[in-house]
Amino acid sequence: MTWIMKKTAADGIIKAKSTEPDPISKSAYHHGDLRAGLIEATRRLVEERGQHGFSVSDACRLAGVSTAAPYKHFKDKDEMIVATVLEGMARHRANMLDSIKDIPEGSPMRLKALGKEYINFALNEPGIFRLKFGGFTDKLEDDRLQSYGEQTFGFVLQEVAKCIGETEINQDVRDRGFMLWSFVHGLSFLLYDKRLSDMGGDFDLEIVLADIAKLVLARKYERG
Amino acid sequence: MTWIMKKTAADGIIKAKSTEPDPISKSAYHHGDLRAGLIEATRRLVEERGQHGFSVSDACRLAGVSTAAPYKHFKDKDEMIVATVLEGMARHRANMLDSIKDIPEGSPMRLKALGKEYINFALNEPGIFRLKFGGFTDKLEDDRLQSYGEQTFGFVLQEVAKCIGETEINQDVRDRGFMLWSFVHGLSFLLYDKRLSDMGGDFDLEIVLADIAKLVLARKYERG
DNA sequence: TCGCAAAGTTAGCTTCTCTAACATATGTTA
DNA sequence: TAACATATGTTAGAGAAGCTAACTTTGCGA
Repeated sequence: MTWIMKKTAADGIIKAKSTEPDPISKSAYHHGDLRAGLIEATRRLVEERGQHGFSVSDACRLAGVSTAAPYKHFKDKDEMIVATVLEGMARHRANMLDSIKDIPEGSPMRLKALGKEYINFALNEPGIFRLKFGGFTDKLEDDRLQSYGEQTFGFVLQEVAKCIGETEINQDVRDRGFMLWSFVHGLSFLLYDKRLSDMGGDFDLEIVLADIAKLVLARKYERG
Repeated sequence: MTWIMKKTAADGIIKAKSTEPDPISKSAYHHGDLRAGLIEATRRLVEERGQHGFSVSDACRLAGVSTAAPYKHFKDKDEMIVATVLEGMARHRANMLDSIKDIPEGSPMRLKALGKEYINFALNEPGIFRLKFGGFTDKLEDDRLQSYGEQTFGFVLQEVAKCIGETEINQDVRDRGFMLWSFVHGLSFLLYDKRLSDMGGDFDLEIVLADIAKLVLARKYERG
């Protein structure tokens, strides 16, 4: 199995933003940065027990505060989860940007690397990934979450345009981008399920990703 | 927008399996088929409010019974949800089989029709679809749910083999099938999100599906 | 027809979310 | 530096949910 590439370092998130000196003298009463602490606790719980196994109370126990404390930082449970998803998405995007920084512009290798990192996040942090795409956010209509998908898509479209030598984001670019994203998105879900119950032999992600990119980018897209 | 093809008729599920005569004389005390009634109530609530908005109490109110009644039919809330998902998956599979019954064997149109119906279900019953693939079932390890994906995949593989003229399910068939499924699966999620927040122009599902099928089936799959 | 099993009910325990009222630390300003 | 305002904790408790125990009603088979 070659498709688990890197253990995303999701540590060092708490560590409070102590720009002030103040090393250990945090009072016992005040947490320091409870908001970040609760987000980290939420993230851990969602990964360990799934979205349905998570409770605010558990997060409080993990963070070592009373069950009323979160409501000084979040309106309600939903907002706490949204904040956790946003934090994860920020890391997701950072990982993706980082993955292509050494690859020359216009190379299809950039698209392949982006896809790999997209899948990588989904496999390493399935809880957060599924919170974002599993329907939870549908009813909330949080603008920040809504716009995330669009931004990421726009980013992919730019890469697609460069790869096929288009100067603008036209319909052809959009269609190809959407096809690529669909494929990578589907792979993200199915590979995780595959890990749970193996449903068919070996599967080399590197090859398949390169293959699909070539297919979708190379072929002139005839309509009808 | 052409990608909403048919309103899946998810009605007529309650109607009790009254194989006995007994038309209206159901006592007020006994429900008749509370198990089916609760599954239908759960389905409605999940679609209307999402997986997180669902509660056993609400389902009881919808079905018109006390909050303790479900526990005569289901071990707990999880089992109630699993039963609802299984019922949905049964309809999902029936729809897919129905969609190809008039298409000759070996035709790529069969794969296209299967993909269309797969996406169709995801768009018409997003709540159930996301319950199945949104991570909820991961921790439960319900054999029936686990095997569903494998069975569906096996079914697709047979169609793929026929289309490319293979007599057995070899690695090449598996790879192509997995690519097709990934793509359709990803489309299912993204098209639903797209409906919520349109992120780019028009998109003709018919054409794209046929296109992808042709691409994946036609090309000889070179490794490396 | 009797009695048992199936399938309901009410009552109540525990846990969860969230609010109200109160307590304590921080840091700004006179 | 004292004092006040604000941020960020606390405890107590209301209301709802999940689930169990004990009881009641109904259908069915010996």
